[in-house]
Amino acid sequence: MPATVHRDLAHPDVADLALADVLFALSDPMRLAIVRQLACGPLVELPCQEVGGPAPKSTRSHHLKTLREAGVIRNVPHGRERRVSLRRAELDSRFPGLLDAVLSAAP
Amino acid sequence: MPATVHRDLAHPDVADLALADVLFALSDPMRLAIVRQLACGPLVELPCQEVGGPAPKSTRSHHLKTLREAGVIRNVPHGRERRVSLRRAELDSRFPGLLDAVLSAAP
DNA sequence: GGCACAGTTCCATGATGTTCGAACAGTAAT
DNA sequence: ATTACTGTTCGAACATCATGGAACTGTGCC
Repeated sequence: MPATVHRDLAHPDVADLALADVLFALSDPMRLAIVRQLACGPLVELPCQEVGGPAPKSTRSHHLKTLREAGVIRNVPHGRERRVSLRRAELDSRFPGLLDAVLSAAP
Repeated sequence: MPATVHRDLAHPDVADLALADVLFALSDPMRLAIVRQLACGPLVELPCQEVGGPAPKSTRSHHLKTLREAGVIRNVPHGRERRVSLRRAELDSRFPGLLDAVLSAAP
């Protein structure tokens, strides 16, 4: 598989999300920070560059991949960049209260 | 440090619990199964033998250690064995709704 | 005391995750 | 077309985790 930036990346269906995978995706400080950032208000869409703080882009991309494959975030092409957003409604329907509990936890 | 079975094992204080550590502890199928088992009713206390299904005791002990150090479970000496239980109230006070969300998730 | 039992710790092995530079591929501008 | 920009993928070094057998220790029973 070539390194195509703008291929439609695989996003798991809501019904296929595994709790353990979601919990693992959220169990990393940087990924947790990304999720919190995307949860700051409704419909937050950010380019990959602007999430996760200062880190090499390959590292950031790796964490975004982990979150995406667990079903936590969406990552869609948008012009020359990619926009990342929380799959909040879908996550809430599959694991009610989980995201709220994680987000409302004291840092 | 010798392998003393009945030393008082270290249990982190509630205020020191880290969300990422708790989420990681819960992100493993076997550990999740243990937590679910301990959550079947109030005040469930079980010997280590009886949690986590069929697995070598060293493997079971490893997972119990992970859960204990994250602050998810308690592990106290009791006669010749050890009793394991959920730190439910403490967990609820530190991360409200988290355990409920995890436990109510469809398997 | 001696023995069986429960469970932790040690150790080694393999699997998985993290990090980051380098190469690569769309996109959009000049 | 060439160039700059964004972000993914590859590859490799390193770290961490999972698994399970063996050794060991506290406890209770004989």
